Parts: sequence; structure tokens; C-alpha cells
Amino acid sequence: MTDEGPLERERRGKVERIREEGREPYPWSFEGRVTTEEVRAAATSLAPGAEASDRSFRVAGRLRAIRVHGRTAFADLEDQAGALQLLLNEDTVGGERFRTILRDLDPGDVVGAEGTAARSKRGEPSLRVRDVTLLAKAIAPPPEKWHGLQDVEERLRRRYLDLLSSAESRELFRARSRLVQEIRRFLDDAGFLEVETPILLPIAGGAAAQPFVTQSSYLDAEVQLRISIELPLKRLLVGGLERVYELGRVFRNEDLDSVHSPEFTELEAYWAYADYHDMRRLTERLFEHLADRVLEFLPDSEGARRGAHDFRPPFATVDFVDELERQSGIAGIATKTQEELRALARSVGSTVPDDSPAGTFLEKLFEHYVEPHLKAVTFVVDHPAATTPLAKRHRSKPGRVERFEIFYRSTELGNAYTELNDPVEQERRFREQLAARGVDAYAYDEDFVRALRHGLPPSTGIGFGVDRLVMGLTGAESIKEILLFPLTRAR
RNA sequence: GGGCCCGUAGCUCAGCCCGGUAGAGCAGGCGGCUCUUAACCGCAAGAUCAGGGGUUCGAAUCCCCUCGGGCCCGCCA
Repeated sequence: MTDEGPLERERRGKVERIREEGREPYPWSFEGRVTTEEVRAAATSLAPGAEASDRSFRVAGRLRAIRVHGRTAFADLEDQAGALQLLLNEDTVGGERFRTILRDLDPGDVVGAEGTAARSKRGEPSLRVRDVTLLAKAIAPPPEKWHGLQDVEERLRRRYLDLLSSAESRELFRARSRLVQEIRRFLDDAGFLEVETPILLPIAGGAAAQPFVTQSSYLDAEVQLRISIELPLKRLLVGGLERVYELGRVFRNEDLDSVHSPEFTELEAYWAYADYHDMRRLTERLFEHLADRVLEFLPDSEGARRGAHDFRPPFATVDFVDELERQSGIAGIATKTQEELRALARSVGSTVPDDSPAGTFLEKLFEHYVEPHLKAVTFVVDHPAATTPLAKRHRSKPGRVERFEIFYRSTELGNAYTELNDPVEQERRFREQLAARGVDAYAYDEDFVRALRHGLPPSTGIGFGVDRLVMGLTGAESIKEILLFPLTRAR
């Protein structure tokens, strides 16, 4: 991968010349560095044109722009804390050295600078430079200094260029990491234990999705990448770990679009001796916590302002069946047969296979009639039993399960149940799924049923699409905006 | 899987409708300039117009195919 254009040849030539002159274009370290923010702070109290020559600072970062005015020059140096103007003057650094520095450097180079805090005559906080050291010569030119990298494909494929040319992009990804950190902090404080369970499994279960399939040489057998974290975590509740969570990548062998990625970050939390009402309260507290923090992470973001507002409780609640009947005008929808539901789903354009379980058709109808209206954070509760084989039947609504899904901007963010813990019923539900044989069937995990036979305490659990949650909180329109390296075709 | 749109210099864009030798800005080169901050001024250079095929005297421009990407629909969460 060597793009050797004339621009690169020019810069490679500089590297050679620097070496010939006895300087190192890629030195090993730069000691005693402070942030650009520290220098700015020291400079802002000065009068325009003044300099605080009592203290010397060393800063390092990437050169953005260089403005040469004969025997004075300005350069913008950017580090993680922000940007700082370097003020170079022939009188300060010496005529010979001044010319060498300007000859060596190009925008995009990583440099260290030493000097004193100062303000330019126009008032810009600056570092009056004694000397500049090249720390890493950039032989490939950076993106355009004003417009940055606009090409969407390039921004995704070469995220490092997007990040180095866009402070907004850096801030967004930093915010994502901090939000994830806050999720961990919240759950840790609520007494949950973070665990790590296998990604490679004999059969991927806990959801209905196409797995990625690979091969274990050791086992001489096919293994699958997990599509959810549900079943191993519930086994841990059987084992007596009463509050557990895992925050990690799951894989589904499906399309990449604005709300789906073949690999995405899922949070699943399981809680013994609690039910889905408890989980809802915990979820609301989590959302409130994240809404409190997101504006600290993205103070200038319109999207984050809206996220902080929208994720603040209380939230709307709708009953799955009541709302579906209300929006569709179809009565008695939960008691219809698979054939009747299939016909209804076909009438609204669904093309899922004929042999899909009844629950799949109900979900298609819900997607068509109800989801477009779920703009605000909304808890959809008490789904028909046919929609999931892993939730416990509702204690008072016949034919329903104790389940809630959370929607925001018409996209599902999370899914929670009072967990089914009756091993006999669990086995029956898995068998029903197999009998339906549709692509949506949940895999029958025999060992999971065996675990339930040893007694799963009454429990609740939840799964979140963390990427979607981050999208909602930050106002991102596409999952690709908050994935550092979304999957792309080889080029 | 279906539909629509996009791909021109390292980067940001014009040119495409209506075919006639490919244009600018940034970055880079050379020269000038001691307070600019998208610095400025002058000169020179930089392009298999995504790739392939076709129509035509002549194709960046019209047509077909391929590749890559975006958006919408379908499917999957």
C-alpha cells in the first residue's frame, strides 16, 4: 500500500535530507510535555503582544496550518486538549534554525515545540517558540484543512483521517467511550458483576439470527459466533451469581444499514429475585444517569442536548396488543392463528417465509402499524407469548409474557423479560420453535434446559443495543457514525 | 434481493442536461513578505475523469456492463 505520488516523493525527500543533516525525523520520545490547554491558560491573562518569559513549556501534537510571513511564522498545533498557535520569530530562534524549521515542516507532521506562553499582537494565545522538534514526519498529506474529509466512504474506511481532521469526530467517539464507562459504573454501583462468557459456541442461541460460522481445529468441529449473551448469563444465575452483566460484541450474519451492524455491542444484565417491573425501574435510572452525563461529554452538540432531554424519565408505556389493535384497527389480533396472521402480514407487504412462527408475523404487524409512531422513548409491554420462547408467561394477562421493549425514534433499543424458569415449559417452547421451522426459530440449547432443571431463581434480564443507545443519546443518525471501523468490503 | 443517486488532481469542488484538446481553491514546489489565524501576492507544476466495452469524425459528458459507496424498500435485531 504505497501511494507514491509527487507530493509524497517531495516529503520523502525531506526525510532523507533531514537524516543527511544529522537530525532524526522519527525520534523516540519527547520529554516533559504539557497540554496545549495549559499553555493557553498561562497565556490568556497576558496583554496582547506580551510574553511570560519566566516559564518554559513543551507541547506536542499535529501541525494543522503553517502561515509564513517572511521572518515571522505562525503554526497551529493540535493535541487532544485542543489547539495552540505557535509563534515563530527569526529573532527568537535564530535565522539559520528558523529557516531549517520551516524547510523541514509540513501540515500534518507531528512535532514538539518548546517556548514561553505569549499572546500575539492580535490577542491569540500562543507559544513563543524557542525550538521545534520533528517527532514524526507525515509523508502523506493530510485532508483539506478547511473542509476536512468529506467523502463518506473515505471517512469510514480510513477513520484515522476522519479523526485527525475532525475534532467533532474525535469528540463523538470519546463521548461514546465515556457513555459506555458510565453504563459500567452504574451497574457496578447497583451491585452487578461484570463477567465474560464465550464468543465461540457450539450453537449460537438466545435470539433468532443467522450466526457467523467458523471452525475449531482443536475440536475438529464447527463453532458459531454468539448472536446474544442471554443463555450463558442465565446459567450463571443458576450457579448463584445473583446479579451479572456482560458488555461485549455479538455477531449476526446480516446487513449493515443505518441501525444494524454485523458486529455490534450488546449489554445484557440478569438479576435474580427481581422481575421485569424491577428491571424497568433500573432501566429508567440508567437512562436518567446517562442523560445527566451526556451533555458533559458533548457540551456543544445539538444531538446530545436532545438526547439528554429525551432520555429523562418519565417515559410512555403502551401495551403491545392494545396498541397494535388500536393502530391497525384489527380486533382480537392476539388470538389469531398463524395462517390468519400470515395473511395480515402479507397485506402490509411483509415477505418473511410462510413457515415463520406466529410471533414473527405479529412483530411484522407491530413494525408496520406501531413502530413509526414510537418517536419518544416508549416502553412497549406484555407481548403475546408467541413472540418469544424465553420470557415467563404473564401473571395476569392470559396468552402474554412479561416482557418490555424500549423504542426511541422508531428503533428498538432494548428488550427485557421476567425470565422463563420452568424447565418443562422452556423445553416445550423450544420444541414449538423447532416445529415452526422458520428462519426465525430459536436454536434449541439442550444444555440450557438442563441448567434450568437445577433451578433458576425467579429473575429478570435485559439486553441493550449499546450502539443504538449511544446513537440516541448523541443524536447520531447512523450506526456507522458511532462505530470506529464499520464493516466494509475489501478494496 | 429491488429501486434511486454518487465516484473528476493527495483533499474540497466546478464541468456532464445541450459531445468539440479537463478548470478552480487547499496542500505541495519556486520567489516575496516580521502579527497571521481558511494569512496574503506572483510564477510554475500536478488528472489512467472508478474500471471495461459501445455509439460517434470526436466521449468526463450519451448507452451497456463491472467495481466501490450512499439513501430508500424488502429481509435480519
